[in-house]
Amino acid sequence: MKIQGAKRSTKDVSTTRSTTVTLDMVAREAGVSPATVSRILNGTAVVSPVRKEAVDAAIAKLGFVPNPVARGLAGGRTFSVGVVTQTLDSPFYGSALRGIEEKLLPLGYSPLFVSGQWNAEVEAKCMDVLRSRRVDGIIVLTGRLTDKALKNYAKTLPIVVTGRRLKAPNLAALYCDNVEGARLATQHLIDLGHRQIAFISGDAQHPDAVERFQGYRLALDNAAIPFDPALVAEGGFFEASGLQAVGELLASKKRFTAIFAANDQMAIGAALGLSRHALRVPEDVSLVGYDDLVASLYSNPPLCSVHQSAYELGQQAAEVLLQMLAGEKPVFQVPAPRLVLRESCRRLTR
Amino acid sequence: MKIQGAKRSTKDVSTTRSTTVTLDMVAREAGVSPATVSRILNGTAVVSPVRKEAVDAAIAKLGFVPNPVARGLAGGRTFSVGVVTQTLDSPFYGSALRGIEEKLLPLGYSPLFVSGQWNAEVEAKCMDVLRSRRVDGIIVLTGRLTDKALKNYAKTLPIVVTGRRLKAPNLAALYCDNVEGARLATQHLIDLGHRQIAFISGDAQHPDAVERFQGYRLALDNAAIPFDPALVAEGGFFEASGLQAVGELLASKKRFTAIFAANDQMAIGAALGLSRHALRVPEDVSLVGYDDLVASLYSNPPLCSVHQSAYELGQQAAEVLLQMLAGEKPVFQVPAPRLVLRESCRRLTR
DNA sequence: GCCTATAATGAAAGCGCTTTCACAAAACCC
DNA sequence: GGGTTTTGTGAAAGCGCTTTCATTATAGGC
Repeated sequence: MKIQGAKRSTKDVSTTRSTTVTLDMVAREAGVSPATVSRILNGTAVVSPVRKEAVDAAIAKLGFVPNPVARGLAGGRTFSVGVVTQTLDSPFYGSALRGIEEKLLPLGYSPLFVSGQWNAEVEAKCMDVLRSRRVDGIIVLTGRLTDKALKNYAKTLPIVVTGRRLKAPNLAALYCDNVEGARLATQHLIDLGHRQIAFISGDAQHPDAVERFQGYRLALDNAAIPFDPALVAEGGFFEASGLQAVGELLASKKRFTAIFAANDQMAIGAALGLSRHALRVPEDVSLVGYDDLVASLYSNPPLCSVHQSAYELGQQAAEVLLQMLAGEKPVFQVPAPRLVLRESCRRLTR
Repeated sequence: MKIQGAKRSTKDVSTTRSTTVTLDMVAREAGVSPATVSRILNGTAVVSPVRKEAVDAAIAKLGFVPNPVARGLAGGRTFSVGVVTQTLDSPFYGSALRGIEEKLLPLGYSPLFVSGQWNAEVEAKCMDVLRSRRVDGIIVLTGRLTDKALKNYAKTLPIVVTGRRLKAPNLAALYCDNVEGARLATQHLIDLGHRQIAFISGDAQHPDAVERFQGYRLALDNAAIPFDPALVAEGGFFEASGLQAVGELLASKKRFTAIFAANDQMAIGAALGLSRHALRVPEDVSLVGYDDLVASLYSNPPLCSVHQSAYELGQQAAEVLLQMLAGEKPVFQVPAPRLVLRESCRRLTR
């Protein structure tokens, strides 16, 4: 029932040849055993230069491309790695995916993306799909799984996880210092003379949200500014929640001169909310976000934000996993967050 | 060298059992031949209810999950479908990917995303990767490949392509009416009294860009407004190019009261450009975009745009492919574009 | 009731590759 | 120079599943 190698006649100049050429054919062409070809392909044993040359020639001549499916079945390695993200259209994680893909592809690995929908259960299902697909390793972008669950997965597969501080065999955690990033942002507002700084938090379930809140409080403490719970509005990491949070903040009649939002999406929603109330950024309210999305650079006014390159993080995660797959002990160093100054903040001159 | 079934002792309550249970084990447990189990799994033949029950019970008891890799090798079907996008972090295509994933997963299919980087050559390589991975079908999101190349691929694999008008065996094209969408947008501006309407085009290589330009001209023609090439600035579908285009437009000293940008990203860039020149939207210049991204809803002011749901498009593409894989003749109907009115346009009162 | 068509099942041969295992040839030792 | 390693190679057994093909049990025909 295969449709595979149909066309072959009329000089097939297209990018691909149609008759599937197998390793056996290469072996026959080169006058060696299939085992030898395999060994050359995988570099699993020393092969005499003579045969190696013959095989290489045969591969080139026949245009042989090893079948990853067969390799997967026979060798247990599928040359694919699973990537668990939250949703494919997240502006933040999207760049991470791009970074991952970019590092994986050149080495013959294919990423298999699945999204957990911000839901631990769905995420667990994702992990199962990935394992049933026999991926060689998994990259988890933060996620909602418990540390324990992750450690458990790491028993059977190398795992790289971002946004966590975690130590376990066969597992690498790329921790981003959210506390420090948030402290930086808040400190900046304080430096500009702000005292009443509102905070729009992220989903409290999310570790990032918790840490960014900590950073906010840390900066306040350092400056001996008393923490005021009335200045905190809970958001959910999306634009809509930023908009709503501003509404609540404003409704509370509590005065504030600046807002720090736990991510850019909420900051952008907040900006809209402010303008809906005829408040201008930064004249009336200064605004800082987190993540430094492309969109923030083009928001009106361009948004001041904590930069933390998802793209680079993705690249690094992929590289670390690759190292682990190669049996090396991974070495890595997540770049520290840094504040990007743009036009959404102003110095308070009383 | 497999690490597979390691842990098994200490009551493994985690989500997954570790010893790989195979079809053969199920067969033995149910007292039937592997062939029968396979037949039940695939519904490829009638099996007596007695045995079916026994097998189902065995599957449940053992928690058997078929190995897609083995199925791929033996049956030629991998239950995976390739998806060619341009970049994983595109706000527009991102939603399409989400739609695709959502439709595929419940049916046991896994999407394999690869990005063509707006480059025909890279895209061709993507197609090769997908074919070497033995995907069962491919969804191409517009892309840069020639129609001919696509038809050629369709000879060996079912293909669904979006954004094209194309007819070929084993290939379904989900055409979105860009001309009409662009006409709608331009017409709206005309209806509001605008005569000098600038156009920021997309990358001329991209069919969408060409068609949206056609729609712009069509609306002008219909209203008997002479087309003025000086009002057209070439962009590249990204924010930066919108910003730059506005700069050029303004530098040309040509008067205009409205801008229609061929996509939202450029419109957002344009908005920033306008504000840089102390021009307000919509008071000084009305602005319309295309795609209706989430970001547009939250831009300042919220952007008027042509809605064309990438998410639904993705869903539909996946469904069509699924139908094709099931051997059915796909029926589909791409929803027409429609204008979404927001706050970036104003009526011209002279 | 005997013979042929039909339905349900199992045995076994792969799918394209990897990987033991065994073996011959070349290298080393004292 | 006989014996022991080392090295390069091939034969063959799978990996976990699907799918002919042959086979047996069942229904249908007169």
